[in-house]
Amino acid sequence: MNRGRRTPKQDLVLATLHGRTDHPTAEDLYHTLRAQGHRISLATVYRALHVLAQRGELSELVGEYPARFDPVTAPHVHFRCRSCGHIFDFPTSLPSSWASLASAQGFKVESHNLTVSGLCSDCQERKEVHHG
Amino acid sequence: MNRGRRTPKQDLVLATLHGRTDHPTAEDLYHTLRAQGHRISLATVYRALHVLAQRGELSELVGEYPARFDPVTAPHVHFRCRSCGHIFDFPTSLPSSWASLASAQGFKVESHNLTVSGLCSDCQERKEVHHG
DNA sequence: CTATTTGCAAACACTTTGCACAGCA
DNA sequence: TGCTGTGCAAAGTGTTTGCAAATAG
Repeated sequence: MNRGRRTPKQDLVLATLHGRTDHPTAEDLYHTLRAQGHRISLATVYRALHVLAQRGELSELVGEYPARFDPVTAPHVHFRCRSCGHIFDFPTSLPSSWASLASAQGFKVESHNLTVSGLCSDCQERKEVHHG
Repeated sequence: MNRGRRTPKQDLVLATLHGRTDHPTAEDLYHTLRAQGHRISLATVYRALHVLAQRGELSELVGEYPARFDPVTAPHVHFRCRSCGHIFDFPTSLPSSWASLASAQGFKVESHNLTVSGLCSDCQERKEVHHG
């Protein structure tokens, strides 16, 4: 699989993701790049995202469809607001009690994904207006 | 939306799911039903699953693609084995500390999804044979 | 009877892939 | 020059939908 070469398009995709906290989809990134005047195809964005994720230079939010991407590779928790749809980072880790609980039942824990959902503070104030 | 009528096909789908701990997909259930000689379409299985989930008579595992369904509606944690692909139930709930941590940051927590992954005990013994 | 559900096939959204060409070492 | 990356369009996967026929109350 493609692991060796660092290509200009991969750099472009990674640079576009960096600094974003909105967990964009492949299409979001594609539109951003096109809007900036870059000539790139959606397929290349997808391919770049996979290679970069495999190299650990970005992370893919598991369990999101469409897939969403995050420049933050350190494990953290996500909070999805059911009203506005935003996904917020939540800089905490899974309590170690989970790992020991799991191993007590014979499971070897390697990773975890925790997504909490509810209402973000803005939407609580807005009295749960639905997003379009 | 369809909420009122309890149809024979809905009963059939629900009955087929009950007692299963393997978190089947819509297609799994469809094949099971067809193998049992029932005349039902995949579309009807999907529609039944949605109606039943909405009524709280089953739960849909969030963040699984393809979607997986669970007769257990009480909140619990899932463990996905990366080797054999099985999803195990893990009868615990999220520590309440999460809820308070979230509210401290202005989030109102309504639900959560925690999927832990790694190796189940069988696959640890099998020295990580890959599944097909 | 009348509203609802069902099956079918087509549409759908997102993602991956085959292939010819372009581009980098 | 030789291999890899890229764009395009087509194929693929899982899910939803439009519509006519079947069925329940």
